[in-house]
Amino acid sequence: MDKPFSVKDSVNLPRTDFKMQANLVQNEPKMLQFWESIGLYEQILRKNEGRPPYILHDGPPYANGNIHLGTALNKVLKDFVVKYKSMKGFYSPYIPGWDCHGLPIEKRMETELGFGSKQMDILEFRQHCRRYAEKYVGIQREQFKRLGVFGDWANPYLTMSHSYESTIARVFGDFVKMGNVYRGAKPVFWCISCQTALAEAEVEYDDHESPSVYVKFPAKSDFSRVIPEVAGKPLSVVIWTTTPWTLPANLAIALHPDYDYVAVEIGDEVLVVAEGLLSFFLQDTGLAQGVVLAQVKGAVLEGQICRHPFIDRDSVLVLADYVTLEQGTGCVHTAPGHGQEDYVTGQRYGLPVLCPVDNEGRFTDEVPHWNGMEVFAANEPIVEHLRRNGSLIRATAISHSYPHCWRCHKPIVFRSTKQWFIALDLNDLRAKALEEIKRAKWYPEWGETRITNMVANRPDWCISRQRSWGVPITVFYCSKCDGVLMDAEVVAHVAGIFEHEGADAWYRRGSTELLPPGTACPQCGHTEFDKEYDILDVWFDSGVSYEATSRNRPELPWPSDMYLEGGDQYRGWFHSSLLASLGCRDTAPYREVLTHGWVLDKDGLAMSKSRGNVIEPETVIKQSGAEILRLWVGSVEYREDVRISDEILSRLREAYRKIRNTLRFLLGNLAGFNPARDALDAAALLEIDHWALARLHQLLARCGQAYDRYDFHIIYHSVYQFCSVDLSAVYFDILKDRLYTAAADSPERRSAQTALWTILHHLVRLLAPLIPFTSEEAWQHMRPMADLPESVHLADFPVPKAAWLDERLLAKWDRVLAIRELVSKALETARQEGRIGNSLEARVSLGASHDDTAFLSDLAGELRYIFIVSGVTFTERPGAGDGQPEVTVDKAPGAKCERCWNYSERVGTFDDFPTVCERCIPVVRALAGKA
RNA sequence: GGGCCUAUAGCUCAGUUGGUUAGAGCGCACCCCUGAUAAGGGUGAGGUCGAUAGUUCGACUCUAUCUAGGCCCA
Repeated sequence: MDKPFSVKDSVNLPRTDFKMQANLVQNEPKMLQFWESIGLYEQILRKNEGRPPYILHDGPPYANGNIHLGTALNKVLKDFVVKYKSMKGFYSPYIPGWDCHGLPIEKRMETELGFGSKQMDILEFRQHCRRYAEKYVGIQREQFKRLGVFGDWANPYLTMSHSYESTIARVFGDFVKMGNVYRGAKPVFWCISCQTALAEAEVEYDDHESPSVYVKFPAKSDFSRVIPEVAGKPLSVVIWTTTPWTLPANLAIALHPDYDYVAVEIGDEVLVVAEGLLSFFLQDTGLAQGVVLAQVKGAVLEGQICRHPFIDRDSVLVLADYVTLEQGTGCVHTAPGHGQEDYVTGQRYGLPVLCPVDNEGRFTDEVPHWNGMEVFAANEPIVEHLRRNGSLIRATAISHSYPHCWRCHKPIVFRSTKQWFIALDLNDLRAKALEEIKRAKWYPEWGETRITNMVANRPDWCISRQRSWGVPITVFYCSKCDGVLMDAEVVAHVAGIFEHEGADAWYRRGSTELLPPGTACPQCGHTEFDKEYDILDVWFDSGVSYEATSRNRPELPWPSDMYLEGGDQYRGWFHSSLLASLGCRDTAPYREVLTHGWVLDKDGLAMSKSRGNVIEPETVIKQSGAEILRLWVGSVEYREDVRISDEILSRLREAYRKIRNTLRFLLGNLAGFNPARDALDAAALLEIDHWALARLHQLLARCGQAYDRYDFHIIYHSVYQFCSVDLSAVYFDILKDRLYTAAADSPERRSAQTALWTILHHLVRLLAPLIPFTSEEAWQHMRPMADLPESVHLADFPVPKAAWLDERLLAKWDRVLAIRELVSKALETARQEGRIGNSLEARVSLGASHDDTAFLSDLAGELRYIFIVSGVTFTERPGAGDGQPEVTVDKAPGAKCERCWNYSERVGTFDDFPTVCERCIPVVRALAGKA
């Protein structure tokens, strides 16, 4: 026997297995397994095979350490783009990559293996580096996959793969062929104890005691031509230095063009120092007060010549804006072979890069008195020499921050070394780069300005590093005449060997086994060669990434469509990729470049260990799930710097719940609905259902455009608002009465369900690129209802249907909803006064203007459902303004229907179901009859 | 110090070519509901648009300076 019929149970309440609790942390990994099991990434590619490609080329993160929020932001943004383009029908393979060579791994290995590794066989050392990089590629790969990022994770590109290393060498060969590679001098940090060049990252700053000396450089040219007041008087320019050992390499004195310099007469001589430092100078040297004869701008003195204090050589006065008035004399001793700034200034003035110091830090024969002496030991005799020849004004000692070697902790020197460069102003390389920058599209637009300024002003590209873990610069030196063998065909030959054996071949093979047979020195004809041991800058490695990735994959056309990285890459990858591609392809590797900002803490400060404000992606994933992290990426204006904090994450969890509950309500009220069988034509829909679709139309139009502009946060905000306001607060609230109490298969209910299904079907696909896990979860719940693809990510991106949009309807409902708001206010007042609780306890009467009355009577029977009250009456009141009807609330007459909770005077008048209203009675009777 | 960028309610964002009392959602406070229920609804209070000076009849919107912050250089 069936259960007796129950009026209470005769309502159609929502039913769904789609849980209110997402349990993202537990369920996301299961979803990833599902995707893996159906080969989703491959299916997506297969679906779009043969259609127009859209290639987002991945910039390679460095294979070291765990991913941080910046990397997560970056990968998720890329995933938004790729998923969107894929749903739009583009063929969009995503090949992730890693940057594997370079100093950080090398440093790490040296620390792990002990500094004795310097003596280790280089091949063995490189093997250790490779293993380390492999390990972190594995770790990061899993972390990226965990974020729900789709891609060819099984076949990423690695800058250390044989084929990639071969491409690096090949592109180097292209530059050789172009004729832009040259060998020049450049100062680098150098540890004289370890006898090695040091990178910036290997330098530590510690306090160190140095001499502090003021030295006179006597005038050689006639200063009175620009300072008439000093005519006929002996004049010297005074410099200050803490490294007297660099004086033998002095070639210039730098002044600031805008500062004032004074010629001050002290005793029988005239000294030139900066005006702003004069009193400090006199005090620090103990000189007597002098008479200021004249004052001129530094710029006026440019080109004047002094004599070196103890070498028969000129020292020219040059201008540089890094000169400060913090210390010294404002006249800066300049030795282009011993300082970065000095070097740059020297380049500008065409000075040679003089560096009379060898690998061990000893003066060469170029230095007369002290050749063979270690430079730090030479400080004292040099000062003594200056004192004796009268050039010294004063010598004291100073304790200051000075660079030290991270390995041996001894003070280091700045020393010029031979380095390899790519010339930018040869063969129009720079001009072409600037042209290509103009051809590409930069988002945001200021990116173009930023990279243009950099490319226009940068010096030649120094591509050599004195390192082991990388791709060697494949040039040779004649072992007889020491001439350089740099030949494009030779490089190509070596690159061919790398293709099979990797760059290790450079170290494994002797030069004869690397060179094409019969290679002879172009200078002397000798046939034995030594190899270059410098490696290429890792920016060169990553710069050729698209060439290396697309070379063996015919499905990847040149150039790619998009590069998407953080703003730091204007200097980095956007830049090196542009230059490298001009070497091998003559065009930029990208059509569009999109940049994102930096991830900052809640106060807008950069995250750092020392500040203790670092949030790890792993923490967020463990606490809230990757979906929340993705939603964060989707919610912020990422082209500017973005903030993250516990508060922000907690807001996002709330927003997520709202969106999730919206999907759940949709699914719940579609239980048993079969769109193919039950859906109504758009024309047959009730007006408010049509309104909901019109709003959906607006949402889709807005969001489609936002996706095209990569304005993801617009989508998040629009969808969230749509869920909260249009659906939850308005449409669903009004709809509940109809969904729950109308007969299950009545046209009114089917009309609502048709709208709900349409909203669900479109909303889920709209959200799929942003929140792929939840969209998929909802999609799987929809699949039993209709014939749908196996995954939401195999579905087409939703486009609005023209038939839904009805501007007049939208305008009309704007007006209805405005009046609804007035009713809500009035109901709230009644509630505050204790006259009603639930709005269904109320009856509302509207005193409206003539226009409004006409407008409202059109909706007559619907109004009580729209306002969610038990009755609405309206009367024309000449006093009321348009759009401002007077709302009166009183208690609804009659009794509450047990079934639909509306109040009706007819409740109790039906003998068979005395607790039910006139609206429910036919439904109940039908159901009871069936039962 | 240089190049580029940012600064609108507690949070995340809108604010079109300068034009009436600066918007949204969320959060918050108070209330209602208990048939979306670790849900749902209503009402309400929140901003001298980083600061200062200027251009203008009028500036969140233009200019300059400053402050705070970010990336990249030096």
